[in-house]
Amino acid sequence: MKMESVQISDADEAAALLRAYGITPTRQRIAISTVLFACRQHMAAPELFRRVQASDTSISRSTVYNTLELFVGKGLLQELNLGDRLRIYDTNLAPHHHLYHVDSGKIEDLDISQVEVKVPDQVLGNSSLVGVDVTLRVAG
Amino acid sequence: MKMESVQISDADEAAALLRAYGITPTRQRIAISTVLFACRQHMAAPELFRRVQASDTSISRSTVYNTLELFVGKGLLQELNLGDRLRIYDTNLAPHHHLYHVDSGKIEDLDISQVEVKVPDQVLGNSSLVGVDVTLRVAG
DNA sequence: GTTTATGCAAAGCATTTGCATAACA
DNA sequence: TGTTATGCAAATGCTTTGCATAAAC
Repeated sequence: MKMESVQISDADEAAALLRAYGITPTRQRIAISTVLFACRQHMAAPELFRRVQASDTSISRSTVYNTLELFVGKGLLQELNLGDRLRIYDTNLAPHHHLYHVDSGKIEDLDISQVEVKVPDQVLGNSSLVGVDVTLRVAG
Repeated sequence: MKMESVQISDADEAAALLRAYGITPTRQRIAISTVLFACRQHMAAPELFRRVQASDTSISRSTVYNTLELFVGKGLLQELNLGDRLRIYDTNLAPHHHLYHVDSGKIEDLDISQVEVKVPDQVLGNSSLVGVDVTLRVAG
């Protein structure tokens, strides 16, 4: 399955999404994926924890971290390491790059077509390329 | 001043390097820059703290963090955010990219000539490009 | 009924802070 | 002497861990 622009609006859709990725839907996982995929923005664990709590679902920190790790493993989220020391999770499953506003900390997605990257094979040696992360740091 | 491949071997050279970057040389700063520029590798604050202690210089955590921030501000170090939750400091002052071995956590530098990146102006909008970070994640 | 997920509270670790002392110019 | 750097210890904040309870199949 490949869904590059997932957007969900209710629990049933969330459950279907989870099942599609081989994830057992539980109340907490549904709440987490609803928060993440409803507003479709970049989020770190602590804020996600707060938002899920703010919705009516009781949840613990451990569950948030467990679930994020699970989702990344199943390919439902991408993990980002930008100028922050927080790990940011991205619901945009399409390959893409990032525009990082150094002043505000805001992150924008860039379609891969917007940045051209060429990596000669010899650079990789015997290793195989898992991914290419491009972050454009911009000011103003 | 522009030194893209700095390597120092004694305290006098370290002091000269610091002065060249407008940094008052103190015993701790000399020790820190010696560790960093002698082995020329990517290092995070906790390891740097241990290594400076292992050399004969008494030092505190705060000084390590203060100094790293100072060095980055003066352009003597680059700060990296890779797959880790640690901030990594890089003595390679030349513009360059990174090869990140996801299995081992090892980081290799890539000369910018080894990766071709094209960013159309319209992507940036009104913002000005501060930097382009490319990380090739490789396995095996 | 067994497996799997969740919750809780505490621990771990990197980083920051405030303030007192020490080094420097 | 006045400024700047350092050290210490505690606090902060994110993340992890261990284990008991609860939910899912």
